[in-house]
Amino acid sequence: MMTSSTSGYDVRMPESRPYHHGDLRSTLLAGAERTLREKGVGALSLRELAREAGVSHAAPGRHFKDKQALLNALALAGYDRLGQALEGADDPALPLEQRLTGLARAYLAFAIDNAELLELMYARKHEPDASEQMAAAVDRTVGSLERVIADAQKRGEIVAGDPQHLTLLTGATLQGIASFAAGGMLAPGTALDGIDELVHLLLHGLKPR
Amino acid sequence: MMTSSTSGYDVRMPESRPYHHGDLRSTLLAGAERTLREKGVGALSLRELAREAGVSHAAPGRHFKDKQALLNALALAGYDRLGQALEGADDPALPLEQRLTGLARAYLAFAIDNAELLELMYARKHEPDASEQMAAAVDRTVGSLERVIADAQKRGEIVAGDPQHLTLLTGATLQGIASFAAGGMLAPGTALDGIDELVHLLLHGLKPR
DNA sequence: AGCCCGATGTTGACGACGTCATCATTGTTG
DNA sequence: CAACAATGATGACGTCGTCAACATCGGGCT
Repeated sequence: MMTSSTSGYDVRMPESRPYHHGDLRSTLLAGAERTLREKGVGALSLRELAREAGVSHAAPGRHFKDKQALLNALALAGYDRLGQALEGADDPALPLEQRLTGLARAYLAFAIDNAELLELMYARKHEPDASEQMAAAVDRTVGSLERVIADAQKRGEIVAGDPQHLTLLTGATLQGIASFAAGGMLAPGTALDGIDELVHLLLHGLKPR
Repeated sequence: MMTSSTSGYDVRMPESRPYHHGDLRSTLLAGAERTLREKGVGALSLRELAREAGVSHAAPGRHFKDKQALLNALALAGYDRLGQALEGADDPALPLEQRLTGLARAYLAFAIDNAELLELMYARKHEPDASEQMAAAVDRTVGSLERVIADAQKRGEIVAGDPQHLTLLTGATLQGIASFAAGGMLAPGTALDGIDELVHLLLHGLKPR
């Protein structure tokens, strides 16, 4: 461990680190996401994040007015990633059932390895300020599903009725499964394996035809 | 400090309250549930509960080794209440669709005015110790639903297949709707109003017959 | 250029919290 | 009645989020 500028043999001078971190905000978000995934939201501490980033305990306050503000930013980023995953998984060329299955699989996969993050996204904590962005993000996410439903309805592949109701039903089902899987009362593998059958049931109903 | 043993005329001595509270454990749980409902889980503090109960800040430690232990107890009590509500709402004499609707309505109602509590119940925090009781409670809860499904299947009113899969589907759907309603992205009234249609869709499927 | 200011980081403080060790007060049981 | 276990009280410790005051940077203005 060296010192100062070039080579330094002094043991205790950490790094002659520049006074300004350079990209603290992203570093904090990245660290937060790691901690979130590894130890859960309860173990998230601004001071600890600051430590990991090699910065003073109050520095995070420059980028996030609040702990909650950081959580909001985290959730927002989560929506972005989820949105990308969903859009990437949707192939409009496929027949309805396969299309839905693909979407479902993508959502479930995201939910399983971002369980804590997803919980944050759905937390009803967002004050009126951040709420707008959140609402927009949610809309964007739900949009993927709504598009599939609407398309199918136009082609007569799906029962008539308010498309929002139908979207709600399928969205809720997905969310429920994800919640179970994330909560551990359903093995992640099992959840993913059961997807095909689940979508099939959803489409054809529980009653025999 | 002084004040008397028996009557105490000193103005500032609150009450000469008995050294032992008498039923601190229940008092704490009750207070915790109130706080949970009114201000959310984040605002729950052992010290504050102790204050409300008129007891020293460390007294709760005698009844709950941990903050988590109190939360577990809270969740457990929640499962009891939910179980009662569900069993009370299930009328085996009704035809399938109505029976399911009744159950769904009861679950949704519980979820809506016990949103924070429900979140606690589903939290994946329960260490292996309390886990047993939790698992049992969950089983008891899911049981109500599973019974309906199994019954209907026996009568041929429902498609064949692993009853657990079917239970999972309907349970997940309910949980999803509840999650949406509790999260505020679905007006509580709307959620309850839409129940009938939702159950109908679930039974008959999204595809036209 | 040189100054100045806003953005960013540091330091120190404050109050609240959870938990623990130690001591005090009970009611109960042998 | 004496010892004991259960329950409460007190005080201490370390951690946390937040704030105010100060320090240091870089980029824009004249």
